[in-house]
Amino acid sequence: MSKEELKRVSDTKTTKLVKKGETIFGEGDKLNGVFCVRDGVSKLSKLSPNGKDQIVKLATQGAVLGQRSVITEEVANLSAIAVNDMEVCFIPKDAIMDSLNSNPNFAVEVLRHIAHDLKEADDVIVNMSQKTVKQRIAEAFIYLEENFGKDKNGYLALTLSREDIANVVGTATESAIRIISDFKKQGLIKASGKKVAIADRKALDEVAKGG
Amino acid sequence: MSKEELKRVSDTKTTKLVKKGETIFGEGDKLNGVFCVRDGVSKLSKLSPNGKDQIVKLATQGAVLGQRSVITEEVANLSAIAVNDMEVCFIPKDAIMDSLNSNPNFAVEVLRHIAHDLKEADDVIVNMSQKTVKQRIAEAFIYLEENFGKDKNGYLALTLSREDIANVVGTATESAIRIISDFKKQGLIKASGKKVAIADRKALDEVAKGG
DNA sequence: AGCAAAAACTGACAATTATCATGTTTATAA
DNA sequence: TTATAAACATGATAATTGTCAGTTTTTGCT
Repeated sequence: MSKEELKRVSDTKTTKLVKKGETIFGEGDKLNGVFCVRDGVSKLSKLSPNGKDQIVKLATQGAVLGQRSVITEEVANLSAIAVNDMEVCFIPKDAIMDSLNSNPNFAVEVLRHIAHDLKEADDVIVNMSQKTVKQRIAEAFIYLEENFGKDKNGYLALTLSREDIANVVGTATESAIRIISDFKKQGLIKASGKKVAIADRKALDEVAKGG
Repeated sequence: MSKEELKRVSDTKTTKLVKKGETIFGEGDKLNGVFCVRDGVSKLSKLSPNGKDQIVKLATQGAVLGQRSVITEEVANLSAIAVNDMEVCFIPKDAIMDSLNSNPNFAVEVLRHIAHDLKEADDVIVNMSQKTVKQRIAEAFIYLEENFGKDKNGYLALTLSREDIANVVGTATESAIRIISDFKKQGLIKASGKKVAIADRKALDEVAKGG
C-alpha cells in the first residue's frame, strides 16, 4: 500500500467530527487503529506526575495519530485532544499491520516518517533543557506562524490559550502570560483578544536565539 | 535480513576500537552507514546555541548509531562520542537500504525500534520540562543503575563525570555537583572518587517522584 | 443582553537554578 | 614521580521561574 493508496483508503472512510476540547484517545488507552487528521488541530500531551500537562506535539492535516503505539503494540503514551473542531478518520490496526508486513515500500515510508518525528523530538529535548522560557515562547510563536500560517489580518491561524502555550513550552501559565505581555510591550507581537500576530519577526528571532 | 542475520553480518565485520573521548561521528556529518556498539558506551549529544552540550541518549552494547540519519538521508543530528573505550562495527548504508527495501520483516523490526526510541524521547521531553533538576538527577542515577548495572562492589558500572551528568539532565555543572553532594550528605548515594553507588534506593525513588 | 464560568492578568514573594570566582582534589602523562 | 591539567567542590550573588492570592476581562450560553 503506497502513500497514495493509504490516502485513497482513508478517503473512503467516513470521517468523524471531534469538537474542540474533546479527547480522541487518552494516555493508557489501547488503540485498535490510527487516526488521520483531515482538518483541525490536535494536541498530543502527557500528564506529568505533578499534575501538569506537557504538550509534546501539535498535529494537523495529514498527520497520523496513534501510529507509534500501534506499531509497538503498546498502550498510548500520549493523549490526543482537539484544539479546535476537527475532522478525523480511523484506520484499523489490521489494515496497517497487513500493509506493513507485506509491503516494504509502505514500511519504509512509515519508517522515514517516524524517524523524522524522532529527530524533531530530540531537538525539542535540547530546546527544553537549554533555552530559557522566554526563548521557548518566542520560538513557539515562530513555530505557530511557520506551521499553521496566518489569517487575512496577519494573526496566527492557530489560536492557543495561554495555558496551552505554557504547556507547550513547559512553564507555569502565569509565567507564560507575563512573558507574552512583555513581548506585547516591546512590540514583538500584537494581540487582539486571544489572537496573536507577530509584529517584529526579526526581533522575535533574536529573542529566540538568546539576544 | 532478520535481526539474527544482521547480527551475523555485523559479527563478520572487523570491529573498530574507539577510545574514551573520541568522536564516532559529529553533528552535521554525512553518514554513509551505521555503527553497531559491540562494547562500551557512547553519548549522543547535541550542541545548543549557547554552547552547552545536551546528552540526548546513552547507547550501549547492541545499540545502533546513525540509523535515523541514514534512513531519512539527512546529515547527522547528534554527535556520538565514546564515554569509555568502545568497540564498534560499521555497516554501510547500501546494505541497510537494500535490506529495508526488500525485506518487510527487517523494515518492521527497525520501525519498532525507532518507534520505541520515539516514545522514550517523548518521555524525556516531559521529564525535562516538568521536573526539577533534583528530580532529574535522582532519576539519572536510577536509570544508570537499571540500564548499566553495578560492579562487584555495588557501584554504578557506568561512571559519568559530573559534567556529563549535568549534560544529561540539562543543568549547569555546578548545580549538578551541589545536588550530588546533597544526596551524599542525605545518605541517598555514596561515592568513592568518581564512582557512585545508590545507598538508599527507596528514598531516591521518593526524590525522583518529587517527595 | 445578561450572567456564569473560564481565561487572562497582576503583584508579592519564595524557590530554584545559573553564574562567577576561587580553592581543592584527582587523574594523566612526560 | 611530579607537573599540569582536568574534574570536583563551595560560597556569594544574581537571574529566572514558580506559587499563591487575588482582580479584571473575555467567552459562551440561554
